[in-house]
Amino acid sequence: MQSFTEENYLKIIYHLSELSNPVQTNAIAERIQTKAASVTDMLKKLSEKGLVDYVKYQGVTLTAKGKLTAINIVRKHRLWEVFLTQKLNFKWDEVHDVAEELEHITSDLLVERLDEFLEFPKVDPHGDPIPDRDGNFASLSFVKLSKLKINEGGAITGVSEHSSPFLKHLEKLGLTLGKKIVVTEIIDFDGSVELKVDQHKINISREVAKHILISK
Amino acid sequence: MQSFTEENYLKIIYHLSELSNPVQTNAIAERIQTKAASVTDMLKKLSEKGLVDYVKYQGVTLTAKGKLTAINIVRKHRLWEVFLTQKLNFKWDEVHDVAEELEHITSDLLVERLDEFLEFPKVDPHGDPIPDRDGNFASLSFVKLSKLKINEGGAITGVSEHSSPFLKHLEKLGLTLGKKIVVTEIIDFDGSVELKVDQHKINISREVAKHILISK
DNA sequence: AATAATTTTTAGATTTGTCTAAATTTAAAA
DNA sequence: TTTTAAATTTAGACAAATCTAAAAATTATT
Repeated sequence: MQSFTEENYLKIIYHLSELSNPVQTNAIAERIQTKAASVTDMLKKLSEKGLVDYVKYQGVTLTAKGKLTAINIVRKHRLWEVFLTQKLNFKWDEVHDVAEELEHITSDLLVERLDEFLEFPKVDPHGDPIPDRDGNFASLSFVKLSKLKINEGGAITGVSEHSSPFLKHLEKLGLTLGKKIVVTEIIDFDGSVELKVDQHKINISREVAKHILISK
Repeated sequence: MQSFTEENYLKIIYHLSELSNPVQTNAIAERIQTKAASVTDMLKKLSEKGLVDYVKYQGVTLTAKGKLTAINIVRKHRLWEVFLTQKLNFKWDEVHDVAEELEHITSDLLVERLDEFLEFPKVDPHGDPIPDRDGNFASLSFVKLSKLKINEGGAITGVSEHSSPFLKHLEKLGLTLGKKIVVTEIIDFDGSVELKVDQHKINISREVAKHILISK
């Protein structure tokens, strides 16, 4: 059994290792809002528990056991996000903080029943895949909107940025999950993208385009 | 903002003060699975925060502020219990431990939306009243089954014991919330009670009868 | 390759909630 | 009312998770 805090470390390490492996102390410290010294202490502890492989000054990797734990937390987080949006009418920019608490509730029965109640969703409200009980993800293929060429298009299937300001911005532009878009122009000057949604054209910055995921 | 632990103390003090006021240190220690010395420490802390009135050696009472906090936790606990039974098919003896964790999730929006989703339930799966947002309880009138005389009866509206073995026992006997019963005999020898439920007669011990609440 | 800059770790202190053992207060019994 | 028993509190220690400041290791730069 892990503590609330240990679970958070594992989850952060899991997410960060998708960007770079092994994960560095400072990267964790930044994400978890703490100091590097505290991270070092915790890494030693997690290492002793066999949840991570940690080499001084070199960084940290999840062991199989640690990865399974982390994925289980991600599973719970995403299931709760689905619950909040689909059943309690939360907006997609309101779910993160609450799910951050709910993900630590420890009851296998609860998770399985919730999954069933939600009819076994495959993705969360941001399009992120929900791992099954054994930790397997449905593999989703997508490209960043910023990689599309003129006249290419597809459906919005996810976002790679979960902050409330970003999501509210997309909402206002009508760029929600499932919406179909086509790129109509790419502005040389700033790389911003013009696209067609719902029969009308809008313009989004390159920065925004980078965080929208499209499947064809 | 209170910690998980502080919230638990307030909740326990709230429940115990329905039995005796002020609440004694040892009573709290027993319920919270800790030592009297630890309780003393926490009472001092809660007192400094203005959540309880604490007099050395005399016991403790909730302040208005403390009571409001406690009732809010009770509200959340009971709403989650309703959710678990009505939406996720938990049995009434399975909900307590999970609700014990869920009650500490801090989101007012979540609580209000959950309340709405459940269509503003007035009682939890054990018949305990659910306070509204302002801490007001619907007043329910009931008598212990053990106080009924022969030929008196009514509907089961609650239980005053929430342990899993007790609830499973009632389940097996068909004594669930809402069931109508009539007392047909009271055995002099051991005070056990014979009653009619669903057209057939069963016998329950006095101890069990004491914990079943009836409204006429 | 030597020096500078960055990253990471160690050492020692702090906070929260807990504990044991001893001391104190209150309540009960003789 | 004195003695005994029970309940409660104090004192000092401990574990978890964090922090600051200083030391050590790594990486980058000249």
